[in-house]
Amino acid sequence: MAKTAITPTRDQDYPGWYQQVVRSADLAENSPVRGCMVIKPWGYGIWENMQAVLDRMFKDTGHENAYFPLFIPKSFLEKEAEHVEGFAKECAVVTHHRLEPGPDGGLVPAGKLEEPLIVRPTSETIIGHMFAKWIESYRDLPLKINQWANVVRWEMRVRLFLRTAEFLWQEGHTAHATKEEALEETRLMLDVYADFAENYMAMPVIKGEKTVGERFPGADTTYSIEAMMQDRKALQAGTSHFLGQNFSKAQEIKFQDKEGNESFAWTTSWGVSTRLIGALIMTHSDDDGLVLPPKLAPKQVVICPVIRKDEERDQVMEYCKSLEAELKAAQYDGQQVRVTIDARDVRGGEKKWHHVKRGVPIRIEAGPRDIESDSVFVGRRDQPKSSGMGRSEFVAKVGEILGEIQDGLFQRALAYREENTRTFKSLDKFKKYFTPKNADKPEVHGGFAKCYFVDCAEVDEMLKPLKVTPRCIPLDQEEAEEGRCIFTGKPTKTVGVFGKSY
RNA sequence: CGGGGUGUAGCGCAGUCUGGCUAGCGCACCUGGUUUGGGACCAGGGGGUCGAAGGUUCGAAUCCUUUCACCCCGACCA
Repeated sequence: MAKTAITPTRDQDYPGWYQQVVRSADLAENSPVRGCMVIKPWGYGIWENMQAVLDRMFKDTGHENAYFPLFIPKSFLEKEAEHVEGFAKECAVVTHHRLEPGPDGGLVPAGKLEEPLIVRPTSETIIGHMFAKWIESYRDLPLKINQWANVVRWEMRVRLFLRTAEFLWQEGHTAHATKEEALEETRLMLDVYADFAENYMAMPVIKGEKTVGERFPGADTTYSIEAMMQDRKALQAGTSHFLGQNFSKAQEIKFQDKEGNESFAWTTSWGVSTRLIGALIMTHSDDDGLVLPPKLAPKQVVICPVIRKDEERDQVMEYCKSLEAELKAAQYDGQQVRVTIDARDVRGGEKKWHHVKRGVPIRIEAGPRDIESDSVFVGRRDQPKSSGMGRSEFVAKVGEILGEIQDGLFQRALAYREENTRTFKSLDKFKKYFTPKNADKPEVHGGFAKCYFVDCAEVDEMLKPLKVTPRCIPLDQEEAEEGRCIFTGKPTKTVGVFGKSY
């Protein structure tokens, strides 16, 4: 058996593999507080790159950043009935504002708050409250705000990046004069997310509408992008909600229209989180560790000097430094290439695997022999073999190679999803598809299933024993042909994507 | 929160059933040497409240009780 850098492998134990990748790539660690994570520099670097791209996209579509507080008065959360129901169970509550020495030498909470504060699980209520103050006339609309923040949801089951008690995200909140405009905004931001997922994360996604049962609490319509992970489970990677007038009515976000009539604004909200890093890991990484799409990699090229004797040191370092400078002058994705020299005094093989595990797209090794032939030794993270290349040729081509890697990752992920997506006309076959071959390893199952269905509680009930959920109703329905719901037999035009999910 | 599992050095583990020399192994780390286009080799070395607390015992990593954390499955969820 070939030696892999990560044990267990994906086939042996997928969740175990995921944890090891996160650890081996130095992305994050658990914190002393259950459910919280420490994001380490390499992991945070990915997040910073995601932020930079998304932030630009938000601004390009007319949004402005602002910041709203971490604490929300309990009474705010109580205003929107469905919203409360959805989030109440997982809210962290602050009840005191002071610590005093206790009888046993420790500290005990003192100074009880008059009204408990909720640590935001999301900010619709506090932002809505402010919107109500800011919006008076149609001239104040649309109001399009985004905030980068942390939120807390006290989850029962946590997993680094995929579900943590505290996570980082962005939440966009907008208010509009008309329903049409708000709907358009909801769809536009979904498109932004899909664009980001596919063209930056190299992760193919299905854009769709959520079924009634999967909707955001308080929304009229929820859209999402859904991606397939390598264990063929679905991961919801971003959501965009059309909130109708639910929140504006609950919070009195009113404005005067041109005719002088008072009406409620139409609002939206949309978000992506550090969960995207989990998505990235599970879309591309292999049994040797993390694989990063070049556009989001904190470092795109690492140069490893090969120094055998001390006398060679200066010459080799000189060669590497000038190469670094040339690469920094090169462009990829409209920016200078992100390159670093790893001059640590560790053995070459070890150094190589360090960068393999962290998913650096291109590794360069440069030693006396390369200097002699004015070349470099190039290893690509998406290919097993390394090869030599002329130095100037490499410098000229570095952007192109990064582009090839980026595209290759997307194509590979897309092919994987297509291979594992099937259309079903019979319920028996659908059930068989989702029945694990091995009861001890229930995570090994079919993939995505497409079929006609009717969005109703009856279908949800039928799916429960299979542990399958409707992921979304894809927006690009091939044809609106009439079909039959494979669960109920009723006529329908709706096609859904089904799968097991994170 | 329910069921199952695991906590022993930074990482991966053995030892626990059947209590008994100074708690071990591999990798990593430090020192010296030999190596050098590859996850090296030899020698020496550092590092442990055996998850935590309490109990049983002459004696506890090992038995009992409680508790915490992590993992898997379920319910819930970005």
